[in-house]
Amino acid sequence: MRSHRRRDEHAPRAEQKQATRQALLDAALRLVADKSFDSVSLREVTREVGIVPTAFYRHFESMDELGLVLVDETFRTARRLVRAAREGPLPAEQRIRRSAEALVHYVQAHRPYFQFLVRERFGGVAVIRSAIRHEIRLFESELATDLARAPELSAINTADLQILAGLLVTAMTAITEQVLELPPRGEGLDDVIVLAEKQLRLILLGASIWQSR
Amino acid sequence: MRSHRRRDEHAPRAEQKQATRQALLDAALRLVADKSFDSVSLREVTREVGIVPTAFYRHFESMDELGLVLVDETFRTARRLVRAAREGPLPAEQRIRRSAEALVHYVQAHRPYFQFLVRERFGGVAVIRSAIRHEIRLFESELATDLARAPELSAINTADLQILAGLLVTAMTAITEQVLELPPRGEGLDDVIVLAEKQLRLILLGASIWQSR
DNA sequence: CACCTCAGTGCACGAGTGTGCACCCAGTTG
DNA sequence: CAACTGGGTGCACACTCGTGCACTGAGGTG
Repeated sequence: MRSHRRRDEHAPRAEQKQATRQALLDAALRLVADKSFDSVSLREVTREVGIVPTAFYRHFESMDELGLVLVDETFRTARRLVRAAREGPLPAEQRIRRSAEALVHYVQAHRPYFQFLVRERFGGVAVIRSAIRHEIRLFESELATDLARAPELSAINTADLQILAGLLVTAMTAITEQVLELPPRGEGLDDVIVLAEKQLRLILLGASIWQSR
Repeated sequence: MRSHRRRDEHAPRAEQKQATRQALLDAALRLVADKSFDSVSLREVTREVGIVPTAFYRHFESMDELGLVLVDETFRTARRLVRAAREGPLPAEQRIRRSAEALVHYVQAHRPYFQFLVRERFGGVAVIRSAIRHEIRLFESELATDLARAPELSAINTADLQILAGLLVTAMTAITEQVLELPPRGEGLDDVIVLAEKQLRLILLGASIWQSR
């Protein structure tokens, strides 16, 4: 029974602390794969990492705080997807297809994060719920200003663009949920992509002939 | 400290049992209002009802079983809404508006049930999740066959109708979630109705000019 | 009226929980 | 090299939890 067990002996102190902290976050993410966050105990998390329960407090004040950091990490991850999608050139016709593909593959590649997001979005911990809601609202607004630049949508006023953005995000969320329902090594991925493309196309088709007021 | 305490003394036995059973369901529904189902304990539920923990087993084999009954009750409730919406005459133009109103008001009037549904749809208990998923899929199919009867949508093949139904249900779910985000005595209800109407209208607008294949 | 049924009781158990406290010792710092 | 810092330890506490068991007493039944 050694004390001060660590993954990497002889590592600088700050670095080692960061490693343990990240290990706690990873462990929590792993545990919420098959139960909800508020039924994961502090002790479970530390057990998974291999440290004693009280050592948890050297890194987080409570499980809630850890949860909020998890939300943050998740959206940092998600933002990378969006930025990539935004920067790509816009061949108009191919664009919807590419977006659907990107979304589905990205979610599949980062399952645990999106799993957490989808589950805790309406989960039992209020602070986490509202943190996620806030980030999603932010995302919708960004999308709305993006859409404002599209000439095909010039007949839509700002308020309606916000609604359109909301609907698109809703659809993307639903697609995300469908990816997560697939078995982890997903064969049905291509079907979901086709479905995603059609849903997005349908919405944008409606938007293209929508007249505000 | 009396034993055999009961809400209604001198009641027929079977009736009394049913009352306790319902009280357990109601208590559970009340408790999931601010935590997730799998972190509600059997003891909490019985404490809320005012019976001893072990008496729980006279009514349900486990919390999971109670959860499944709750899913059932919830969808029995939801089905009443759908049936009402379906039976109403179809003045085409007013129809979307009326549906949006009906949905929003109905959700508001049965908050606890829909709260439970939304939260546990992706919650930590697998059997409940899949029970809910199953019911929703059923609902989508019913909606799809309904849509098949609409002349405006005759250019859409069966597979695409299923997708359209899925998208509509997704939108309705999102609207449900928004109603639940409102304060219980909701003032913002009317705004959500307007939003719901626009979203549904947008989708159906796209559908009306969609050409399968 | 005697007997049976069974919803609800009361107790006890082992297991799991969050957190306070004193301690230890490797890594850093003057 | 001596002193300090702070991540991790080990123990202890007071809970809560699910469930097994023997029980009680009111409601139903022959």
